[in-house]
Formats: sequence, structure tokens, C-alpha cells
Amino acid sequence: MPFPSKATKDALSKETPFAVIKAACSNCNLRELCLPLGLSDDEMTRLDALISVRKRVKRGDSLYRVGEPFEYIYAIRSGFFKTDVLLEDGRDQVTGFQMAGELLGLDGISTERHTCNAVALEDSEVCHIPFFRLETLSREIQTLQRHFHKIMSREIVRDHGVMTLLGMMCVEERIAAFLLNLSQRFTARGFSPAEFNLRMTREEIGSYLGLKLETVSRAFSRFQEEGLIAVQQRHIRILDIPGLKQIMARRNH
Amino acid sequence: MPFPSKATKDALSKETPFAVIKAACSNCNLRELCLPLGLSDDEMTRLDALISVRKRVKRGDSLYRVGEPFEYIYAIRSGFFKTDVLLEDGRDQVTGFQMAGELLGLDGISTERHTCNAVALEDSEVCHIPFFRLETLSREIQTLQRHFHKIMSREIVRDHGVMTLLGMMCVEERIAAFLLNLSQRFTARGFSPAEFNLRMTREEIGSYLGLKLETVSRAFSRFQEEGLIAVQQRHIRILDIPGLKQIMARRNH
DNA sequence: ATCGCCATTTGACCTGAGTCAAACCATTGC
DNA sequence: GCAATGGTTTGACTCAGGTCAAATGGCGAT
Repeated sequence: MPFPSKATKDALSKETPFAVIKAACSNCNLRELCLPLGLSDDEMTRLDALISVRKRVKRGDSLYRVGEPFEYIYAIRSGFFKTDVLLEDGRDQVTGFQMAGELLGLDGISTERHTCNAVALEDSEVCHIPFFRLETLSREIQTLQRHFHKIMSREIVRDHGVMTLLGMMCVEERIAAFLLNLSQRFTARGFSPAEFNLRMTREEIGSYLGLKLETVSRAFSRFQEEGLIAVQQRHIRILDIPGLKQIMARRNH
Repeated sequence: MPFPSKATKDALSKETPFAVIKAACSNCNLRELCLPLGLSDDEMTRLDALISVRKRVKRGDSLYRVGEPFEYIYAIRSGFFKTDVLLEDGRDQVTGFQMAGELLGLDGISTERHTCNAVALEDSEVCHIPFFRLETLSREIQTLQRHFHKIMSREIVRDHGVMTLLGMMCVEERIAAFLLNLSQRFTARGFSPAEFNLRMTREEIGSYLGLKLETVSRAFSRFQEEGLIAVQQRHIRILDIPGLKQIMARRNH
């Protein structure tokens, strides 16, 4: 990257409103990862027409909260989110981390109310896609319909993966799986597979992986001692990807 | 129920092929739980036209297996299924239990291959719904499209619930949640909320809940001692529904 | 009716992850 | 520059749930 991400972010935040509004799927560099995948130019223009709003969400702010009426699904243009559900007693379970090109809000379709909270873990930009108009359009454009169904199904498959992780993996396997997953997703976005900044706290990682923050911290330290990774606070360098993969293979139980 | 379930099952299995083929959504008593919800008579007839096949799956047989090409989604007409994913080392995680009126196979849409196994836990009957024709039809019938999207979204929300369970509930909470969930689903199907037969082994329950079979067995015994339930092998009588709910509320951690 | 096979239950013991507590470190506001 | 804040690391100890093993009980096949 020519600029550190801080600088890029500042530049973006100085864009004129005009520029922000004009931006849409057709000239978005995420279109191969996001909803418009596979659409013709003409079809993409029609999808563009739906997405009138693109909004900034500041780090720590929520995009939507449990119980709010469902109206949009959201495509992350830039930034990083977590979704979580709260139990009555106040503690919460992180159900996912989402990055650029991924969709948020699919959980709301079922009851037309959001069933989780989506919180920005860094300053982010999201495209608002009016869901009911998206349904209309996907009745007209088969490619769009198909791809939307695939995205929903992919979310179900991802969730099954998390269940497997929570149901039968030990600490080290969970952490290895987590790091490899992030690495793979950063790679798909043109970033380094081996070096990145975590946007979330140890506690959030722990919540996602069904562990306590101390356990996450200890696992990172142990991986560091073993030369698998180099951790410095939120900065991670993966030194031995095959080594991490092997941790998940050698199941000793 | 006028007859014990054994007798009903035998009667069904003696139906003529003719009767089996004619049966379809329009005269299915599950239509209010299943895909056709909300369709007009005319629309339902068009959905019927897709569903040419209804098949029996014997207890222990699989409806589909990981890696098989995806072509249909399946509506359970009668019976009981589990879905599971296998890890390389042979152990498996049960990702769900499905009963009459629920859909199977949504996981396959994303890659057009099945990503889990669906196994009948008792002799069952399923309607085969050719997915690509369903997509076509749902481009024409808005109600069908909407309802299908809701079903997929509901599955995502359900999965989040399981993550919460696996990520932060203790043994007793998991078992209570499991029993209450079954109770509620049986109720929705017109059966007793308080008395039913488990179709799955302790091991399968354990796999679903992230526990070992011995732990499941002990929890059942403890609940029995406390007068919350009466267990006799696979037969469960829930004696104190509020008591079970309270277990999930009084979070002591 | 009986045999053999599983599923289930129960007990005794063990261990991996949680808990509690203290120290450390980086960042931000004054 | 310093203090306050909040995230992170590390250590010592505990315990919920896992492991291993043995006894029991149902049920299908013959």
C-alpha cells in the first residue's frame, strides 16, 4: 500500500458529499467480492439505482441494534464490524466479524426486526441496500437472485463452521482457525496473508471463540514462543502458516 | 392422538404409490409451517407442480452427503433428521435436528455441493423441491420469494442461537434450552409440549450441544432428581417448564 | 423365549480452561 | 510531561466437564 491506512482513511473522510453519492457498485473495487458479482454492466446500473445512501459509521457506533425494524441490508465499503447478541444478564456473544465486501443485516429478514447488534470496530463506510427493493430487482435479474441466495447460504455454512469450532475444538485449534480465517479473508482483499492488525480486543476474540480473554492472550503467547506467530498488541505477523494448519490437523483427542 | 405413532407410521407405509404421488402442498397439513405459507390456492398449485417426487428415507439412511452435487432442497413431510459435518479425523459435529415442516439442504446453495450430511433418525418422508425451478417460480410469485428468504434468514438466526449456547452456556443451561426448544417445536406441530420421545442418542445430543454423552446423561439424571423432568430412556416428560426457563434466567456467572 | 449388541447410567478420578489478582503497557487528555 | 484509562500479559489456584471403566437395561434378530 502506498499510504498507511490512517492516511487513506483521512483522505476518504475529506471526500466531498458529491463524490460519496456518485460512488456505487459499478466503480467499486469490491464488486467481485460483494453483491454485484456476475452482473452485466446494465444490470449493475440497475442495482446502483437502489443504493442511494452510503454512510459513515464511526468506530464504536452501531449500524443497527437488536429490535430495530429491518429495512436495509448493508454492504461494507470499508472498515470492520462485529455482530453480537446480548443475553438478559448483560453478557454478550460475538457472532461474527465482517470486513469490506461482506453483507450485514441478513438476520433481520426473518422477523423484519434485527436480531443482533452490528458495531463498527473502526471507522467504516457502508452502502444501504433497501431490502424490499432488492427483492423486487432480484425477481427481474436472475443472476442477482442466484448470487443473493448463495450469499445467504454461505452465511449458513460459515455458521456451521463456527459451531464445529465451538463444539469440538480446543483452545489452540480455535485460535489457529481464527487466524487462518482472517489471513485468508485479507488475502482475498489484496492484503498480506501474513501480517495484519486485529481490529478487535482479546475479549471480543474470546467471545467469538467461546473463550475468556486471558485464555486468548495465553494462546497468542504460546504460539509466539513456538515461533508460529509474532504478536505485538493488535499487530499480528503469521510466521508459519503450515504450522497453524497442522495444529488443526493433528487432533489428539 | 387416536393411535400410537407406531400404528400411524405403519398405516402410512402401506399407502399406495398413487396416493403418495398425488399428495402435495395443497393438501398437506404442514403447509402452514412449511414453504407454501401464505400462498393463494392458485400459487400453491404452481408450487405443487414442482414437487413431483416424495421419497421415503429409512431410519439411519442419509438423504444427502457432504460433497454430493446440490440439486434439491427437501421439505420434511414426516419423520426426523439430523445434519452433521465430519472433521478429517472422523469425529463429527451435529449442526441441527430437523422435524416435519422444516427444510433441509439450504447449505448446498452456496457452492452447489452439499456441505453436511442429512441422516434420518426415524423412517421419514421428504418432498424433493428442485431448487433451480424454485428460484424461477419465486421470481414470479412474490409471496413465495419473501417466504423463502425468511426461511433462510431464520436458519441464520437459529444458528446464532446455537453459537450463543455453545459459547457461553453451562451444561444445565444447554440441556434446558434444548428441551424447551424441542417442546416448543412439538407444540407448533400439535403435539404435547410436555411429553415426547427423543429421536436421537445421548451422543448425538451431546455432539449438538458441545458435550460428552456422559455429561448429557448426568444432566438428565440431575433434572430428574430435582423434579424438573421424568426421563426413561428416550421418553421425556417435562414436569416443570417454568423451572427449566428459570435455569436459563438465573445466570450465576 | 433367548442371546448379543448397543445405548445408557453411574462412579472415581483428571485436566484444560476459567477465575482472581497483580503488574504492565500504550494511548489519550490535561 | 504526567496521570488516568483501558487493554493486555502473566501467575497461582479452582472446578466444571471430560475421561476411563464398569454395571445395567432395552430391543431386535433368530
